Amino acid sequence: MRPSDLPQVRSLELFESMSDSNFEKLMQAAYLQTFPAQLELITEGDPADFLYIVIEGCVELFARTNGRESTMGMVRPVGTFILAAVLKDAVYLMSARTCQRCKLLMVPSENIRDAFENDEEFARSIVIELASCYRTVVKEHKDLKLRTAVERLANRLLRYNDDQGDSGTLELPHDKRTLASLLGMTPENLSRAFNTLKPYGVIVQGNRISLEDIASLKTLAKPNPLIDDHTT
Amino acid sequence: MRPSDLPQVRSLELFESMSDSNFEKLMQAAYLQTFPAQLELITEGDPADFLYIVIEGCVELFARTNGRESTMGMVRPVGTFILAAVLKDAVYLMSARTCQRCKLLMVPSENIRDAFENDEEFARSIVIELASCYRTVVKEHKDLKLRTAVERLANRLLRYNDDQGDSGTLELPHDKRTLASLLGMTPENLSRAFNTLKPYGVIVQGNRISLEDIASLKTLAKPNPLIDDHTT
DNA sequence: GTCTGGAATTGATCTAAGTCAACCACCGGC
DNA sequence: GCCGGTGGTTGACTTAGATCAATTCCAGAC
Repeated sequence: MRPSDLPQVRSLELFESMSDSNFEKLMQAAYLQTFPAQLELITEGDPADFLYIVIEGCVELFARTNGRESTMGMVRPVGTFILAAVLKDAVYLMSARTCQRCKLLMVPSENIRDAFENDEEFARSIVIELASCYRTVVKEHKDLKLRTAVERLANRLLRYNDDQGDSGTLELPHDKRTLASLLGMTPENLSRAFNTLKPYGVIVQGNRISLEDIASLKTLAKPNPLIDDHTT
Repeated sequence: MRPSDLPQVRSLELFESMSDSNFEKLMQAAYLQTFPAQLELITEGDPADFLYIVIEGCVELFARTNGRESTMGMVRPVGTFILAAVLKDAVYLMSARTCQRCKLLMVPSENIRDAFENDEEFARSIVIELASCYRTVVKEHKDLKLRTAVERLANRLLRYNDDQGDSGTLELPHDKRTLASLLGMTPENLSRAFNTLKPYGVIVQGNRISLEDIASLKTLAKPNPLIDDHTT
């Protein structure tokens, strides 16, 4: 892999406090590869051979059953995916495909598990990362079980707005069909949900959204840090 | 705590490969307490002071927001809950209440984190346990996003049947209102879902269910190990 | 045994969301 | 410029599931 990419990977919380020699060993075993858009990287049910780290681009995690399909999450730089399967030496529960041309670092599962045994700091980081992933899914599960589609959208917009500097305008990070699936609804229904939010000051222009009346949007959304705050 | 309870806790996968001295230290810091039914043990948003281990009885994990409430999971002996919050030293994401009179072991968070630092085997067990919890929620999330209410019920019945020895008859482990909430539906709708399953050989008598035609039930349920198999 | 209160069921109705189909608008290729 | 395709929107309709209200069914208290 190119040396210029290393610092970025090193700065990942997961590797930050790892010893230099162990990090180097791990990276020597890793592959850096570029993939075209719309390529299915892994398929649920396959054994977990690699831990993936997104260096550039964007990866969609999705699940299929019985003909239906749903987006489970989006991973952007610098994020990892499928850590749990790697640690358990189990099969993937989700499939992944590239949304754009992507640069990905692939670390063989075995080396991750080795490093876990031999590097106490790395072990600690892994636990924190795993616990964070767990809490993220629990939040998503609560979101889906306790809220209507319109509420989920409203809270998502508030979150994107926060993430993007709380300026009152935001850009949707994925196209609307993906957002719809992520929120557990159809594209048509997402479109209608945006209309429902118009009286609450939500102006849509393509993938640029402005929130003209955040206060009233919040009375509808009733954001809850135990669902919407993805930093804790 | 009573010495007679110790072996049971020790046999938990989480503690199994821990060193004797570390296990003893951990148990000395722990409290064994009995709680009456319907007691709210923890409330989401509170700081995670203890890791809980169910020794006897049954605990319901649930979440609330904006007046609504949903059952997120049930924990039976010998299971733990809220491991992720303890490890991250964060607030609980879920509330918990006893369903029956319960005997619970409470281990202070701090001691768990200490043990994690000092016992490599324990650290490994924690990662496996956490990864398992993570995968369980992902499966539940897929279940909810990709299936209808009737399908969720059908698959749940097949799973209970498997868990209980694949005899073709099974007992619902919780009352129907709880099952309904767990499956993400109302009690009324659960009742109707049972009726929908009658033509597929599902006979309901109180909380005893018999599956008279598992083959046809399976054609409807289309069970998927990547959702329904909770052993991997 | 009878009474009583919670759980479960049933029926009627309503609502959120999915489906199907038509249409629009934008972009890239030619 | 025009064409064709993709993503998004809109409208009409259907459906799954929620809600509300009325019973029914127990299990436990007495």
